[in-house]
Amino acid sequence: MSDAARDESAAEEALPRAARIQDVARLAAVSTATVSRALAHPDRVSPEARARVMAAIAQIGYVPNPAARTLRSQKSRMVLVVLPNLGNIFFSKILRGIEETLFEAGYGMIIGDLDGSPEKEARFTAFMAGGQVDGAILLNGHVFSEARAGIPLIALCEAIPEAAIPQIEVDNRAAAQAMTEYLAALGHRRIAYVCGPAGNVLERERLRGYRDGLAAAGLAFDPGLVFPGDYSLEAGVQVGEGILAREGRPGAVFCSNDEMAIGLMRTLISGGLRVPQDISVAGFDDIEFAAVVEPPLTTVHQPRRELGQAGAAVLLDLLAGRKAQPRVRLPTEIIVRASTGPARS
Amino acid sequence: MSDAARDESAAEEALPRAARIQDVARLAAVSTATVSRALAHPDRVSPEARARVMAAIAQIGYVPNPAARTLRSQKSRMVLVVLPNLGNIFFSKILRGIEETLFEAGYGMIIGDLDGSPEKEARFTAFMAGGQVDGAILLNGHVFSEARAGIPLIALCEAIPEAAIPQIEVDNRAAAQAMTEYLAALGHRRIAYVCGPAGNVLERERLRGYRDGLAAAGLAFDPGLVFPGDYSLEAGVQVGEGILAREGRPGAVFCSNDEMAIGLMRTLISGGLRVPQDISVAGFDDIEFAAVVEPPLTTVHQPRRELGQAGAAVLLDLLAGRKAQPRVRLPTEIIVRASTGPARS
DNA sequence: CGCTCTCGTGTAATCGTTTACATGCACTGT
DNA sequence: ACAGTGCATGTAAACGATTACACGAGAGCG
Repeated sequence: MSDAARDESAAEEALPRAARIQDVARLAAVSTATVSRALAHPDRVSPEARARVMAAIAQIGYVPNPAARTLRSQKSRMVLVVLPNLGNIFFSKILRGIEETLFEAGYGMIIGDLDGSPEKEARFTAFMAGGQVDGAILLNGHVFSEARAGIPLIALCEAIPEAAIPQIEVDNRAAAQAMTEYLAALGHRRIAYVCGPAGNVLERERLRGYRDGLAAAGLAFDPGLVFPGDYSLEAGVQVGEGILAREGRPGAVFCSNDEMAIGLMRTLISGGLRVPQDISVAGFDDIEFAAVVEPPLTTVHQPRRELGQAGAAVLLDLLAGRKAQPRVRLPTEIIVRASTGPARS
Repeated sequence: MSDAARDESAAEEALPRAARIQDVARLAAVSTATVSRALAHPDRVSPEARARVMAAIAQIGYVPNPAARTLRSQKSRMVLVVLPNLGNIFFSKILRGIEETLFEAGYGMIIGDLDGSPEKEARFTAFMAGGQVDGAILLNGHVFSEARAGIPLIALCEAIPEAAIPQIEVDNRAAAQAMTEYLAALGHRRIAYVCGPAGNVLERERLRGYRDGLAAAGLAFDPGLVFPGDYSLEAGVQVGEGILAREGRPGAVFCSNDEMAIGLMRTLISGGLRVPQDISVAGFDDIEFAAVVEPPLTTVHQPRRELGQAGAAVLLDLLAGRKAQPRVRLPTEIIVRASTGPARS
């Protein structure tokens, strides 16, 4: 074997050098303009020329260079999805909904995991400002760095009230109210609430809904029954320990997400309480595991995949220059499972 | 208010037109080459010039155009991550590990959710061939479309034995063997196994490990104790129903992932069996919820975030032209919780 | 027959960077 | 004093597509 044959990762046909539009044009005996048009506007090219171009493309395996295309047309056909924590399973189904809708429209998806880092914010802002993406979907509840990047943005799941961008979400307030009323209808008078992180918009809505629900059921709001949390399993565990330790425990606990509800339930059960006989527990989100913990968790179902699809659809409207709905609200549903039951008389 | 002032989305300073390197150069009174160098090779530019360039950049808010940069340098600083199902929570932590490692190295992440669609395969292949990404991480267990796209690839979590690309994973075989031996050590003689999808590489390894474990414990392999599954909760439920219905049930069941183990446990418990008193159940992966189901699940812990980090690190080696390890194996750990216990004498 | 219109095509400018090469200047060593 | 060296900088040629504009050939029409 000669030296020449050996280098360039053996047995490859000597540096194939990706085909360019020029190569296609030459092979099809047309100009590069015609090749470009055959791909972008097939109807503006004669059938014969189109056929020759397609054949040439297939023959040499031509793939258009996206960078060149983006540079010239100022459209990247990419969307940035910013989220606070990629490790949080709540987002996975939403991402899937986004991805499938974007894909159908010919868009790709870049993921930005914010992770609380300002450095990351800066880079994602640059993605937007630099034309790396044509639009962005924000799942993180705030517009960072005054990201008036000049590209369409939408807020998904967490509304951003101060930003004039489309909002896609469920009606958190109404859903929380409905769950609170449901617990009241079971006969519970002392309904506790476990919060998400303070200051969170979504959380404000849910807390408000909880208060609305109490009011609608003719119950007084008792600040002593509101526990701070942060959406983590551990927070649920801590609240559970608090409840076990105190006098006069609530008859029902409504947690503003499922993870906390699950952590709470486990702690209460370990502490000797029976759920729902001694205490009812409800969650919010309806993550996959809500159905398989013991007892299965009563919760508010959010249509996560559909939320993702709807968000992507609105962004696509914006990108296509169509008028987009400023606010989309998807319906929730209370899923009654076994973690809630009637109050003891 | 005049018409002219009203159009172009009110109150914006009349079409700011993103700043180009040319504008920076003019403002800093240097050439574009110097601006470019000030950013890419700060040490090759005099401190004074660098300071002027940086000031100019800050003043006009210049952000380099990634498309132009990619076109010229043939490097996109983007990596494609291909996975079989974005909705599967198993991947979220891995993605996070990948993202953070890539980010630190200045790379962005494009996600491709394969979803069993050949159309999607084709597009992702184009991403690679077109130079949209510099490298790819495959989580899907096969190299599609002869994706010898000419860019570095690595296989993460699911080895691709027929491809000569680096593999990063845990030692599935050894881990499955260890779990099987652990169950045998508890005194179980009839240890069942619930498979993943047939043909899956990862699954082949785990099944082999199960057989190794039986052999090491001096137990005979009984094909009647191997149940087909597909990694879904429902598959676990079905196997559970099968076990409840049959004569002579196994003393322990080892499921090749946690979801199936959880579905199985719930079904067995609903059917009146006690776990682990009547039957032990073990899983694989250690997803978040393994710890919070009732009883908490004994399982094989995979360091998912670290797997993501390691995979990204190997790919970065390749991208930097460094020699990469052809195979990285991260350690697993058997996490003993409450779903397994001694065999009844 | 000549005019206009439409259609398909080609020519070439352009998008915003990076970087090979050239230039000029200030040292250094003989 | 001069060649040699190295550094900071500028000039201009790529990178690979899209697309405005121009052009020629028919078609349609009075």
